[in-house]
Amino acid sequence: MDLPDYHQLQPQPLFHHPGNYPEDLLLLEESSTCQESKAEPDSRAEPEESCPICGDKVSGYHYGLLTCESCKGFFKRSVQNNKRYTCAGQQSCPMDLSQRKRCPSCRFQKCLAVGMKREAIRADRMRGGRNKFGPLYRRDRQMKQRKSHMYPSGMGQSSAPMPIDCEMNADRELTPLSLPYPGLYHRIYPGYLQEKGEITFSYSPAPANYVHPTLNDSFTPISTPTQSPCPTPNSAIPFSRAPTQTHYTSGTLTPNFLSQLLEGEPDESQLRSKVLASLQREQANRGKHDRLNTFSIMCKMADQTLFGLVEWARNSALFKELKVDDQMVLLQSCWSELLVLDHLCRQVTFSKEGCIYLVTGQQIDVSTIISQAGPTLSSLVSRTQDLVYKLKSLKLDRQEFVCLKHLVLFNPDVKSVQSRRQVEQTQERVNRALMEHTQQSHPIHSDKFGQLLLRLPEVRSISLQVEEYLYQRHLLGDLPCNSLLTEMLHTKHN
DNA sequence: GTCTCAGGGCCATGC
DNA sequence: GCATGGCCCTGAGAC
Repeated sequence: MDLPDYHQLQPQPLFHHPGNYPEDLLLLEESSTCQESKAEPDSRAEPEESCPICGDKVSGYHYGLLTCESCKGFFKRSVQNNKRYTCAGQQSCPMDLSQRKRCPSCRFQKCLAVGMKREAIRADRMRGGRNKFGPLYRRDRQMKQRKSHMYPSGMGQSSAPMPIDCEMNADRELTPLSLPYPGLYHRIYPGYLQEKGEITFSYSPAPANYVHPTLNDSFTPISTPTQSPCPTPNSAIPFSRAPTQTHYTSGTLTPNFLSQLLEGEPDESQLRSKVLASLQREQANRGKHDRLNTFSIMCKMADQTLFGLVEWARNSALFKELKVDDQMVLLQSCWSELLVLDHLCRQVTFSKEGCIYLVTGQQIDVSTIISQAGPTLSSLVSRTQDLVYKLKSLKLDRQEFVCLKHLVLFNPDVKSVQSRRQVEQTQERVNRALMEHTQQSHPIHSDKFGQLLLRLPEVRSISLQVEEYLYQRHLLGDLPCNSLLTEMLHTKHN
């Protein structure tokens, strides 16, 4: 099914009814894996997996996910004995087979972060039987079987992926993996190659009327006006009616610092107009039988959003203090996390219950996507929606969101960062600002800071799954060529 | 009725 | 004395 004409991309809930759901997006994923059902692998033959907490060999599903016997026991003891651990370090201790015993605090936090469930520990200590996660385990197992079939001879997803179902896609032209891949430099950093390391960017301050969806004081979802199929974020949430209610103690610099961080936030309505205009141009330039399919349209949306995020980073006063080389490697490292965070923010701010809010202002029923999507997309949607739910319940505000974005951007652990200390200091500064802000603005919710940070590993994990999924689709020739998205994918995979 | 497999208990080991 | 982690037992649910 071809996607609707460009004029249908006007902000309106055209995907709201299951019958109008962009089927291409879902069917294409199924088509990519259609051969799997023809030759279902042995249901017991699971690839040897490593524990997501420490990397040891997994022994089965324990408390919600595949873990090793050791982490299973550790988690059980911790919950049953109501352990309270304290980290002697920065709450980011390395966790592997040899070091897992060193910091039980970080180990337990990682157990929770990767998805082990306290509620799976039986309060009555009754032995035997199955728990309520049975269906979840089955679905997860099915997904893993499909995955293992996609990556034969033990090839994990982190390895160079193989084009699946090559015969079916024999007529598709795969984009060559040429190296080097200079497009990014030209596109984002014009003149970079000529002035490598020497240039500084002119700062374009945000327009005075500039508003972002996150710039309402609280991320509590707004109610969509029923008379308008498309909520207009900016008009719905006037910036002026969002005074900060945070009362900071004297002496703290956090408010000024946070204001500085908020300065560069993009304008959602401008982004929406830009994306719609771009899609309309694209469709207008195509013939009647050459319209973009749904998946391509989604990619174009993501591509435009990514452009916006790169611009946002470049306009950040803190980011501009870094060398261009460092800016490049940081962006190349975290672009997908920024995309996921941006998506989450949009959902927390605008999405209706059970819907996904697109950058174009359209809404899609989550249940429709889940029911028709293949395993990967379905898993991605479920995980993201879980996170949206958690962030909504945490009542994330705009200051916290912008801090999370900066924490993701300023990652001192990225390889080949030259000014590591500078990146580290900025991250620490943002971290401190976030902690002070949550303590001051939500004194009752004393653990909000920790709860927010605990969401970041899941953001990271989802973003990696997104990258892997997109790369697979790219190898199949499904992604539009000449996009920033594909360039970023190439850069990372090379 | 049998099998599966995930949660709980036990205990040797190491610190 | 305590935490760890490997092994075994148990029993609800699947078949």
